[in-house]
Amino acid sequence: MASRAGVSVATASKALNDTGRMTEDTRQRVKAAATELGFRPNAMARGLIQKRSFTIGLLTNDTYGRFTLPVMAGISEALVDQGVSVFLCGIEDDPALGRVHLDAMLDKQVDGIIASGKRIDRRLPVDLSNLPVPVVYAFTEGHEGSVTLVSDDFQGSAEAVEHLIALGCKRIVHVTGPETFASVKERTKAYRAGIGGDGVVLYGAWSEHWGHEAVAQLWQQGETPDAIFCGNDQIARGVVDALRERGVKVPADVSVVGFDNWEIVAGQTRPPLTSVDMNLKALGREAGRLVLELAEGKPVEPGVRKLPCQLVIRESCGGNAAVTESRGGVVAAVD
Amino acid sequence: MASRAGVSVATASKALNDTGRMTEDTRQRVKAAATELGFRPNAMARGLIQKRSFTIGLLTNDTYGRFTLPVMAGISEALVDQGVSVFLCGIEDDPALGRVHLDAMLDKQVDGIIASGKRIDRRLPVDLSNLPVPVVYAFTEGHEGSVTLVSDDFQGSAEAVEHLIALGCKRIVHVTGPETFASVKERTKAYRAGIGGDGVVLYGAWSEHWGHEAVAQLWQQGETPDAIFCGNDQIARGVVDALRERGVKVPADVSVVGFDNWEIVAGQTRPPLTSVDMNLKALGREAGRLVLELAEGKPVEPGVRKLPCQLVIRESCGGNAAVTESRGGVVAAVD
DNA sequence: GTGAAAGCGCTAACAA
DNA sequence: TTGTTAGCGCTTTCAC
Repeated sequence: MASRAGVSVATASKALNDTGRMTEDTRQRVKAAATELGFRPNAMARGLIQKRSFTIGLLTNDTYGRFTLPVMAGISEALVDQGVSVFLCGIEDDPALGRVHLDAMLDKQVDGIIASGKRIDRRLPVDLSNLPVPVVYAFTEGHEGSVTLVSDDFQGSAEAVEHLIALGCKRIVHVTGPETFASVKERTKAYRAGIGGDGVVLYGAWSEHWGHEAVAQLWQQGETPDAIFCGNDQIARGVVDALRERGVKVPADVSVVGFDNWEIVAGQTRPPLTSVDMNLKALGREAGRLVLELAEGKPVEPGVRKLPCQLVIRESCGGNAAVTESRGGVVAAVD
Repeated sequence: MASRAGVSVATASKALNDTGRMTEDTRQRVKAAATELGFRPNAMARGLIQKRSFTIGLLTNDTYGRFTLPVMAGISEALVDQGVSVFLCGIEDDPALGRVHLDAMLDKQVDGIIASGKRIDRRLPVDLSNLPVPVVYAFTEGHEGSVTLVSDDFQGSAEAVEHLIALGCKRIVHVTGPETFASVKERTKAYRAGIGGDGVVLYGAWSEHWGHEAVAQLWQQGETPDAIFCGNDQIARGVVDALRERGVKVPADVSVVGFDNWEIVAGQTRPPLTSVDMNLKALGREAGRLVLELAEGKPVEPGVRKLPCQLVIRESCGGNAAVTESRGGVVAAVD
């Protein structure tokens, strides 16, 4: 391609990369020739010299993609302008598969790796410490001294509870997932801090079924609450459905808040669920940004960073409908 | 690393790649030295010569990932043993973004591209004809003369209807999505062929809400069916919920079949939904296999290939529970 | 301001 | 059987 503009390859390279010095005229001539010929530099050749592949790997065991996909979208969004592409590697919980994918990425000289998972207190089944490239953990537990990004479960839950209290709810209960999850502990802590007491906490599975069951238990004991803060949207959906079947009105009689803001669940519940969004896309963007900084040798403070959650208001809590709509709209636009 | 084994780099290369000829002893010595040093060849350098990057790109506008993720899992599964990694590029419906991602992948010398989407009768917002690398379309419309993989909507729907008929259902209606979708037309055709008549077909949105609404319409008109074949699982879930609220038993009074076998919906419905699985993972495997064959210069017959769907039996149609369980189990194990 | 030459880490053809 | 040489497509000194 160089000859087309009547210059050497060296000059062409400099012209296209806006480096070196030459007359502006030459530079433009080369660029013109390049576009005309549809010339695009070979990233492998370039990478071989620069020791940069403009490639990063996303390793995840969240095959179902509920958490990883938004994270991936954020990463991609943050990196695509820099010309960085992302390898997605689903490794289930298989150490051997993890090794294979990791090796494949390392061979390809990825500039960095982002590890992601489905819960923040479990590690991927593959050791990512002491790799020749930087690693950032997003929504999964990292190794000693690593850079880790998680959502702020406490803050998100606190907002949910505050919202219910502001709406005038007096007897708020918390129906959540298995007690072994760190996020469950954190959300429960925020719930208790919010209501200023022990409250009522029901632990169970992360399922609609458990939401139903929990409502049955509550109503059987006669301890009917006026608000139920749920550990995730599936539980919340089960709760809302169970309440409707009992003739209890949501939100008139009981307000319900979910967690995750999983559109397919929160949006399809009747009424649509007010829910805590973990802003995973933003978390992904941050992960992308950080891994790139590390790849470029910039210093990044290690440690766990908690990124804020955001309460997305729909119709399951009542309150001012106008505010409801506009806030929901804004939130949607933000992300 | 070569010197460690006391041989030239050329010999080392041949030893590790099992090419060239040398004493078995030398080969083993080199391999031993390689493992000992943890040596791994630089894929960029290798790719530069071989003009193969062992990398392929997956371009999709299915941000939500409902269709793309299983396809991606299949692709990855088919290619990881060959050392091929996959770039995932979500391009929404933005042509500019599509272009950016495409160029980035082309620069990186991907060996091929798989295009995927959320419906089979729409194209991605980016032109993939006349690329310097092979393209395979999976679950999205391809260009003239391309290799395209879709699921066999007709066959899948036919199986669903046959199943209902075998169960003794006489008045089967079809509640489905917007008439403009090719898959809706195809599924409707199979429904009509199956019942041997025009039947009752209700078109609407792909939502739970429409499922509810459709049941209201049917029961209002007094044309109560004994089976409802739904265009997707969300509609089916709406249908099942609406029936329960009317006191109509599923499957005792009415059998319901969904489509997509989207675990999160089909599995959580009460009772769990019998549904048509499009085998997207298998479709992804096939796409991966084909794009690799094309990349290696092997001939692949162009045209649209329809891959079979599979009926996954749960509890929404009644029938033999034992068979139900075992078939459901087998199906789950297969994929 | 521009170009010639070296070299990134590997593989392939050819000598030895 | 092994090693030497050339070169993949680019960037980067360093002469000119």
